[in-house]
Amino acid sequence: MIEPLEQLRSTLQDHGQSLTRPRKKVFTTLQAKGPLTMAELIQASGTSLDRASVYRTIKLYEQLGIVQRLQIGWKYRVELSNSFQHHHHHMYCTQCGNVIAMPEDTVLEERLQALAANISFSAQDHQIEIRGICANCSRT
Amino acid sequence: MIEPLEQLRSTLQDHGQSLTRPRKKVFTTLQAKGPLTMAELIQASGTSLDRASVYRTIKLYEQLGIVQRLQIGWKYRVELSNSFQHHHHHMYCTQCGNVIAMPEDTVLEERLQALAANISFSAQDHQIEIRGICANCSRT
DNA sequence: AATTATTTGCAAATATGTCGCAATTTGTGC
DNA sequence: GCACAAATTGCGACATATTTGCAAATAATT
Ligand SMILES: [Mn+2]
Ligand SMILES: [Mn+2]
Ligand SMILES: [Zn+2]
Ligand SMILES: [Zn+2]
Repeated sequence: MIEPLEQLRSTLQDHGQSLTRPRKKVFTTLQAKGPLTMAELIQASGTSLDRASVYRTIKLYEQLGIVQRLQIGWKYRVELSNSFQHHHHHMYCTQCGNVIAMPEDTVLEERLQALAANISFSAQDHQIEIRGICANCSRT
Repeated sequence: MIEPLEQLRSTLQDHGQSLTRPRKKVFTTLQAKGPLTMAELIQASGTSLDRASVYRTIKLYEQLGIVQRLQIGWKYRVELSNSFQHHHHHMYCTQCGNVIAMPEDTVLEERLQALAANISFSAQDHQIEIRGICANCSRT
């Protein structure tokens, strides 16, 4: 396996983009803290980074498939995409706000493929969110 | 089957809310035009409705389970909930922006239930979005 | 180290969402 | 249909989130 930062660099390079200090920072922050809202990401990036740069970086990253947006609860969040972590989906506890990653499930994945294929839709990507109450919270 | 507008009225009534002109308008717009972003919904509601009223209506509708939010592409959209149309999910064409509703699939739905049950997560609701290129667009 | 193209930070512009309050509309009972 | 009380709207003012232009700083290349 390649160093994540090297993979980032080469992905950027392949698209004529350079790996800058702000871009590195956003990447490592996402790496360390999982799915974050923009506000959290901006906050976590520290005072050294400007809001605008974070937005610009995320926009670029999304275009290059480095990150993906998820709808979790009310706001969207950003996390590293499948090139940087295992494909997975989320359960969101509407009580405590916890986000639980669920492991990849072959049955589920194949079924989605099939449904798309049925209508000649060329599926590239998908997202699943299950909302409810986590085990912890339901134990009253 | 009940008239949708009657169902709307009684849902509102059950919660001590009245069916007003703006609320009727938002409902029929959603009925006619499917999943819309807030901007589209406000626009489609015409000059007669104020932005704030549309937001207030959607907030209320969401609390009463009349509409639901979906993450589709970049922004969220609003559509009538399962009480007013069959449970379904969406494929989003990243080329033309088309949103295709896919019919309910029992295998898929049951698998999601099972995955949640496995970790004692009490699932209430879920969302699936498949992104890719629609048949129309891929025909070049 | 110098050169040049890219990218950043800042400040200002838009876009999106919320709130208080007076004026209007709704549901209800005559 | 009309009068009344309660609920709701539209408006303007805020608050927050996201985008943009541009001069200054940084990165890749030689
Ligand atoms: Mn995740
Ligand atoms: Mn739909
Ligand atoms: Zn919980
Ligand atoms: Zn298409």
